Amino acid sequence: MSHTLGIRQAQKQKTRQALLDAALGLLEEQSLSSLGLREVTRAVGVAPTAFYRHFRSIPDLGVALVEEALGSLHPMIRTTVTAADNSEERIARAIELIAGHVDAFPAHVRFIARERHGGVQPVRDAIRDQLARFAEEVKDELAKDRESAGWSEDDLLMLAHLYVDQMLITASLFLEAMEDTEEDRERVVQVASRQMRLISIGRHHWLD
Amino acid sequence: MSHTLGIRQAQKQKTRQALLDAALGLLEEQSLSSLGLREVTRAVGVAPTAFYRHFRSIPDLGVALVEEALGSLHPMIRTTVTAADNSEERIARAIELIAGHVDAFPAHVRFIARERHGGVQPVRDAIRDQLARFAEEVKDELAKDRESAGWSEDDLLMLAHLYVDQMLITASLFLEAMEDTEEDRERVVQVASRQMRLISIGRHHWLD
DNA sequence: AAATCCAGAGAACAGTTGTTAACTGGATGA
DNA sequence: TCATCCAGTTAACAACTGTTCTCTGGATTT
Repeated sequence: MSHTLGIRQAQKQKTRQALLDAALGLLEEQSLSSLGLREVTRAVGVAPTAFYRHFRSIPDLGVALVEEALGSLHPMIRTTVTAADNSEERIARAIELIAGHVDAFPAHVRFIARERHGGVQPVRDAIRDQLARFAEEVKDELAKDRESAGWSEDDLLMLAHLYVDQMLITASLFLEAMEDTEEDRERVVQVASRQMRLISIGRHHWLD
Repeated sequence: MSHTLGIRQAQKQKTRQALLDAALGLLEEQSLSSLGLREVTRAVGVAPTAFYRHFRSIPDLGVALVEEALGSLHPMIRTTVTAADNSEERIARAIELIAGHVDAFPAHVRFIARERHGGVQPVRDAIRDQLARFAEEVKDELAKDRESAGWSEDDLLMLAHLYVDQMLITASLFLEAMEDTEEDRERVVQVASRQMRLISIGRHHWLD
């Protein structure tokens, strides 16, 4: 299926990726709405006008970043929620997975947390759509669980959203704690685990 | 205690407030990190240099906005969490109160949601501190409840943070739904109520 | 009444921004 | 091989930015 790109297409994609990478780097200390097109091209080492060969505008680049940050995460979500062991182990595994992802892609996580409510509407919309997809997928996985017997579709979706939001909160906490001591990071793990556990307990007694 | 201000001090405070109001208005369509000092003074109708009589910089103004948006909210939080009726009524009351606050101060709510993870560190810090204060206060109120018997201090605080984050998520949902139909807004109420209920159920069975 | 203060105005600065148009030169396809 | 394409360049534009220094005139204090 994958067609080998010509020299020209390959070089173009390389520049495009460099623009995305540079933007992501610059966004560690500012918001997308203050990111300048010249700033990005300067960081890459390319002429300002070259930007237009790849993106219509900065918001357009932002939407591409959303896709890069969240698009490839869907399979990961599904397998994480699925894992059918006892729920205590499952929680620990999920937290660990979040921590690992934050460590591996801190800039991506920061970007999503920052721009989810940021000043650029097309980007907010793109993030909202991706998170809604996550929630749908989590809902589908939850539905397979025998503990979901008797649950309405609406209630499954509200629980799924609760889980998704909680994942984001946890990821953001890990991000803030990245420069902290191992002790502080362990506290984050503890708090996040207990919050997840409390939600799971609520889920278990929902139909009482 | 309150000393009547002289004409000069009064006029100065008026200009300062006008700067804060104008900034808050401009921030509905962008982030603080892209807000310009000249942009703000232009909106107020004063010379750019007048800005420096009130704030050292834009981040400084942002910190003042955090105080304005959250500083006066502490008593409200306490009384809301306190209300000692049955928990179903309490949840409905809390949701209603959040909805009312979002309707009354949408720009403040948007600002907090946007800048909590925004690109300006001093502002992020100020918001984090205020939310941590909220969590402490919620913890204190929860501790008074007989349902909290046997709870550790740490667990009370983690539950308080869960509640505070949930309030913010709910507020943000109401904000997004402001332009929507009454039906959509009602759906937000339903989902938020159920999420709060699920957390309360988890709380109730925490010590099992 | 006179001296002091100080919020705001005005002008000027060096740098920055997004966008346009016309170009170059190597990859591409006939 | 030769004509076409197109990613990236160069130059120029009007508009904008934060910050400095100097000045003004009404409120405040003595």
